[in-house]
Amino acid sequence: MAQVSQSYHHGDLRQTLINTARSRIAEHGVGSLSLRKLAEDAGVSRTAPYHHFKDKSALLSAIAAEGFTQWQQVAREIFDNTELSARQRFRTFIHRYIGFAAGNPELYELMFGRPIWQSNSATDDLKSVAYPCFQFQVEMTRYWQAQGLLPQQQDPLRLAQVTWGTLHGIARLLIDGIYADQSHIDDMCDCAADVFMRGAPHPHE
Amino acid sequence: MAQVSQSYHHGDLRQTLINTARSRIAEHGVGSLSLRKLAEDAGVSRTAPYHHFKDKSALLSAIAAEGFTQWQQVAREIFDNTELSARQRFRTFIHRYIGFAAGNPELYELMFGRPIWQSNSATDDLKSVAYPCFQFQVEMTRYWQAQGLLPQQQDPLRLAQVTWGTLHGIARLLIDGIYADQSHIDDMCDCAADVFMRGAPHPHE
DNA sequence: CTTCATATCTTGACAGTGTCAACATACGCT
DNA sequence: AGCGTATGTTGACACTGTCAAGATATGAAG
Repeated sequence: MAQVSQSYHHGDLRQTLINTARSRIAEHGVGSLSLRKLAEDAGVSRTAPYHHFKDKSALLSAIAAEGFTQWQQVAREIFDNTELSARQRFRTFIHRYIGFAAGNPELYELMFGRPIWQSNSATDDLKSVAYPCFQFQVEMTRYWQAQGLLPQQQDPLRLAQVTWGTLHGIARLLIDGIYADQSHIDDMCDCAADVFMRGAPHPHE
Repeated sequence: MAQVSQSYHHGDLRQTLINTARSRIAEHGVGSLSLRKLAEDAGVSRTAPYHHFKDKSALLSAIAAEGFTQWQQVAREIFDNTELSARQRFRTFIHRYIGFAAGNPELYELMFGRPIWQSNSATDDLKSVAYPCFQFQVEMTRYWQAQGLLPQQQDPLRLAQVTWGTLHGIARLLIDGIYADQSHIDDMCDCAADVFMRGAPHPHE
């Protein structure tokens, strides 16, 4: 199926668009992304992308979806790593979450930004990968509650919203460059972990 | 100083632009704001706004600045209300913060969105009103620590980043319509308050 | 191999955007 | 009265997303 670059049909335009868009976004931000330049970079005409994506928004959704699956893999990996104690995994999770956001700020902004989610403009593809990601957060919270790390009398859904909200908020404050800078990351994560696990028994970590 | 609408000079174009922009944003979102339509609505030509704002971004900054002063007044009012116990004020603060965000989602998005803050594009006007707002958060945190509501061994700055991060994150999850909806607001706020004040003594609230 | 539906890509066009340069008008001070 | 300056205007440019109509290649059916 490999195509020579000169052929009329590109061969794998869809993924090419996603990839170059993704690196463009990572470098110059989502705001500077134009379908026309993207098409030009791929050596294809302005309107070619419309045969693979209904919208500009649909392309962005596809990229965001990749981001969610990527993060989900990391999360699963941490949570399933039985070599670490629950306590260590919780702490690791926080650091990795913020690390992911800080390491891919533009992607993170895209994944959780208003444009994609507002007024039900999210693609079904995106939803089908993002929602399980949200549910996993609840699942983990429930586990950590059962382990006595998080308050057990709280409703798991609410608590998940609060804990994830905290990570999300810290990530955004960092990414948007307001109120916190990169050198504080680890301290902030530890502080958050301490606050949430306050009152939980310390085996020996 | 009042001008008849037919006169060549508008009279108070700057504030008019801010006001109509603000209501347009509140209704249709920041994404749908165009300087040209704005000028037309104000009965003025396309480029007139450029005599009052260097940029579109400068106009947005001005609006965001108004949002910060507005919120700052609310925050001060809550914090200074000595009729309530420290504990009650903390709880109230959380509810009002999320309430402010949920009540003015587009404005909130603008105030804390990437476009305004990234790459030092924030106006000095904006910074001069936003930064004190951030500092106030630290001031309050320090107070609540001293009152024994928040963990005292944590560094106030870090803790402020975490607590504010939590509010910010919950607000954004709500606003972006992902993972949480409006009917959960009060429960989420209470859950957050409980988690943060876990272990603090209950006088009788 | 021919035929033909379909997927893919192209050119042309339109309305809309932010923003600059050059010019016009009116306000306010000397 | 005169003049600098603040303000407002028209024209123009480069750019954007997106649609419609036409061109070309691909893959399956006959």
